Amino acid sequence: MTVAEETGNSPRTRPVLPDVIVREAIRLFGEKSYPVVGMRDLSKAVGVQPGSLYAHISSKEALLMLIVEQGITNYIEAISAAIATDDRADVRLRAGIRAHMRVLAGTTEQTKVTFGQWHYLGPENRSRVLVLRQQYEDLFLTVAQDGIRSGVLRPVPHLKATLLGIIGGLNFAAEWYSPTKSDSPEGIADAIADVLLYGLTAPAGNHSA
Amino acid sequence: MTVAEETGNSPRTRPVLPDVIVREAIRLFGEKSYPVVGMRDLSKAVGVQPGSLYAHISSKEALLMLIVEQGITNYIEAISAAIATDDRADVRLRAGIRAHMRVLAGTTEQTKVTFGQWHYLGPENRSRVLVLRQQYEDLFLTVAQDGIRSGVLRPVPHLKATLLGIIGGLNFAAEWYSPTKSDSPEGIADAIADVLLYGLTAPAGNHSA
DNA sequence: CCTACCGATCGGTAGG
DNA sequence: CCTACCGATCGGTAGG
Repeated sequence: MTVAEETGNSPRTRPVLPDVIVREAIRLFGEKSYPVVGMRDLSKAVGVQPGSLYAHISSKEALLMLIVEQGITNYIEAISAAIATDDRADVRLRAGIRAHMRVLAGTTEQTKVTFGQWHYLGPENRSRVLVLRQQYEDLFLTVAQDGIRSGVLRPVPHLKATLLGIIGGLNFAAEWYSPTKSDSPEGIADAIADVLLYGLTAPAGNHSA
Repeated sequence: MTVAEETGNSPRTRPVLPDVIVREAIRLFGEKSYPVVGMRDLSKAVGVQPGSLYAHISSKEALLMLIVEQGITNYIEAISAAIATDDRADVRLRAGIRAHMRVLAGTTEQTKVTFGQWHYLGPENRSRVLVLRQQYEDLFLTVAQDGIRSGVLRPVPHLKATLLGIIGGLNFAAEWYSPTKSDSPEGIADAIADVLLYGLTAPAGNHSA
């Protein structure tokens, strides 16, 4: 019994939001973006008349908000859990990156919407999302600062900018990641983590140029 | 004398596209995104009536195409020039990243539109942009491959994915870079290049944990 | 560059 | 969940 069903006999309760509406909205928003997807497109995908959608959602924006809020929460929960260990900071950073790529691989379309379309929200919803967004960024910032404090990572100038670059690079994977390829999320995550931790430079002394 | 003025007496020539239209379009698309900016918003910003815009542009999409095409060409030209040296690949990679951040700092709004809104173009324009986009990505790919071949850079698994991550990280700077801060584009570029080349790990032997 | 306007489509609602 | 419809706004055009 779901939460919504439990409260089914209280007055004016909106029925359970059918999965198919959220699923099709994620797919359409992810493919074509929020402003160009009309409620008529969504209703066709769901298989009901346009007006019928409003028995389940209060507005188009509320639907976007649901997707974005849940999308970023997925990341916060998975990364929080992955980095909450007693391991060294470099190990925790890698674990965070792995968790990130795992969520991304499992929710690629929702990730595009979450990180690329939150600015279509109105001021109130947008500011609520920015709080979550800050929590998400701080997860990586905290690990990096731990690593610098403990001496495992070197102090980098422009740490914030560097971390935003890393986060941008990770999220951009939503635009090109394809689960059909043999590249596992963990494999890609480890490749990225290796570059971040050890750099692209070859060990000294074996240049041919 | 501009190109358009030279051909001013040939039949059916469209007049010079006024700078103010392109400038305001970049600003509005960058701030609020292409689909939610109406031609009436643009006409208000320019200071003419909505219909008057069509004396200068053929369609809203043509205006977006102009911005995107010119935007990505800015990057291709600057990065091409920066990496066309006889230096070692790691030096050329850094030079490319510096050039990238320099263009980004000078055209932040246009960069947002260029890399974030090209998918609002129709199929024909979109495929032309994807060709340019590929050229742009290949600039970094070529330098990295040179570096690996010459032994300056180590062979990394998922090289393409890694480079796309780097590019994503660089472009994401358009969302947070603020020229008012004292961080120069070169300073940020060097910080990012240092992490990429040398990694975040501290030199061995000085952990406190 | 303006006035005046076109058909199409938008998010959303009333009433069943 | 449906039918029928609302006012508002969209990109773009005709004719000057």
